Amino acid sequence: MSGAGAVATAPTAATSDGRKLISSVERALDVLGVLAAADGPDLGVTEVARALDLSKAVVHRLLTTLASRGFVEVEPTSRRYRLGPSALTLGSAYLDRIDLIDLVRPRLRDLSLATGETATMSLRHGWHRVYVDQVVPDREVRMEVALGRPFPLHAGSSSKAFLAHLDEEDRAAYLAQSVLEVLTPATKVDVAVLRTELDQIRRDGIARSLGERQAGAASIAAPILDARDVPVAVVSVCGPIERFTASSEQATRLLLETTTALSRALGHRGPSRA
Amino acid sequence: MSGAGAVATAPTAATSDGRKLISSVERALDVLGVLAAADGPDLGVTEVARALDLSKAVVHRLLTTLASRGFVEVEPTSRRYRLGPSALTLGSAYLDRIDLIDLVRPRLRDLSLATGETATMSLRHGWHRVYVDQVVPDREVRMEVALGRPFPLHAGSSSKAFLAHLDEEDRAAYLAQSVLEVLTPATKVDVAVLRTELDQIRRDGIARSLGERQAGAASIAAPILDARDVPVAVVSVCGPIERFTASSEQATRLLLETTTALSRALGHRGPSRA
DNA sequence: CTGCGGTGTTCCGCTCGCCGAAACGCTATT
DNA sequence: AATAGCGTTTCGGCGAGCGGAACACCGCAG
Repeated sequence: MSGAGAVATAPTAATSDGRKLISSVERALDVLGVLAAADGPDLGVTEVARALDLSKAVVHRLLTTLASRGFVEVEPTSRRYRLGPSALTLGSAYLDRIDLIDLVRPRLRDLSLATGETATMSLRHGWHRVYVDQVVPDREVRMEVALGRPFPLHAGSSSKAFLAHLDEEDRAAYLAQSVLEVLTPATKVDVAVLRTELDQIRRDGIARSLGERQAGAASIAAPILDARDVPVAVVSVCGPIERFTASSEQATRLLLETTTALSRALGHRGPSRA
Repeated sequence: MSGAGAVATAPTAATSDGRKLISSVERALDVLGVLAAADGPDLGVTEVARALDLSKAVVHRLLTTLASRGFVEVEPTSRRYRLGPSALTLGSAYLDRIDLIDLVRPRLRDLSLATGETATMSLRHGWHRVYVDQVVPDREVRMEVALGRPFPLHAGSSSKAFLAHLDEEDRAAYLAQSVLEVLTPATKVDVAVLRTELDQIRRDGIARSLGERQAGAASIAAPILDARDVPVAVVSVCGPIERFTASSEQATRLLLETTTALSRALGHRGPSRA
């Protein structure tokens, strides 16, 4: 498990509950998000306060409280704050509860072995996607993705596989975002272009990317669908872009066989809603 | 990364700040701790409320707030709550900031390869210890520890290695605890017995355990010390108890070579405070 | 040494966000 | 039907927490 990243702020269409949230807790969680997304290993009170537009007094109290439960640690000399061990406890407990991983990992192993490339599984969280598991091949030059880090839904094969299989309503809402982030020179942000590709992906059942999310990396991805055609997870095979075009055909077939079998295991029946 | 566990409640000697904490935030973090420590994958509002002795209304608001930031997820049909992807984000971000892992992992690989057993690294957090990395051998019967889960400091070789190398003051404070948890039939809880063993460990530089923390498992452990003799981390070799006694001598030598080299890399000079 | 701009921390009074009891709607179970 | 749970929502009163300001403490430059 590796890879930093911001805690997803969950701008899901259905997540604007108005006001029944506890603002102190919101702020505390935002502080954790800032610490997780920071470039450096630690931050000072003022830096956090500026990032969230809060007073130093508030941030200080929040950090003290977070420290009391081990979610952050203070360096006593520099008085700077970093994430604490409870962060790890939470992350590992989360992974423990994803039984999907137990179900899918053997298949990832097979895929990685057969293709000689990295096999991954991703979950969606609101308008973001995170890798939750991967199996890397036993060779020198290989790809290794960042588990737990949120990525947008429009760049890279795994992301597009999710986006393509969402309800049309959700997909439209996502694509209506003011700006679609550009991650690499190959990232596609033209909504019309994206739409036709997503239609294609839904027809083929497979999504492809050449360096859209990560320069120099290529990948193919296919979704695991449940009984209601909802994409529960996405499995991908990815590797260095130079050697990736060759193995495409065999890898595509294997990947599709894998994901359809897994979809069936989750109650999915047939290509369209039965 | 695997292993559930309670978020450490940090009963460190220096952590009784009286009252400048934000109670809502404390409660929210405790809710996360309960979810992380739960046996099942999810919990209902009432279960959490009972576990923390809070009103259902409070717990519901807390969970809603936690959900808004992706730290918990709601199953819409069952209305039960589980940890969310932000937990993973936090955990991976935490690991990213522990550069010790990058430093130590190659050595863990060497140790595991040479001994044919599992090699681990642990960090201390208050009165608890957590595994943060491990390398497992490529054989059928092997040991795999739970990363991120807090364990007490008096049972198991890694824990005792930490405890033995603490300041006498801290060690006395720990051993003065009202009850030392019994994890297995082999756990030692007699303070006098523990004290003499800890002295021995400090002399030898190595700690041993036969099933103290985990029945059927044996291990040896040695600390990585920084320039001020503070135990920064503990490295251990562990495996099934049946085959462990044999390889002890060679493994002990290797482990000590490894940890002294790593201690030197962190600025440690010589056996006693220079 | 003395000011200065920057930290992190603490103080304290006023305010409004939260707490808690109770009521509500719902699904199982009997 | 009736009961017993569940999760959710409401509402008023009150005390917890906000924030401006003051504080202590650096490292730096004049």
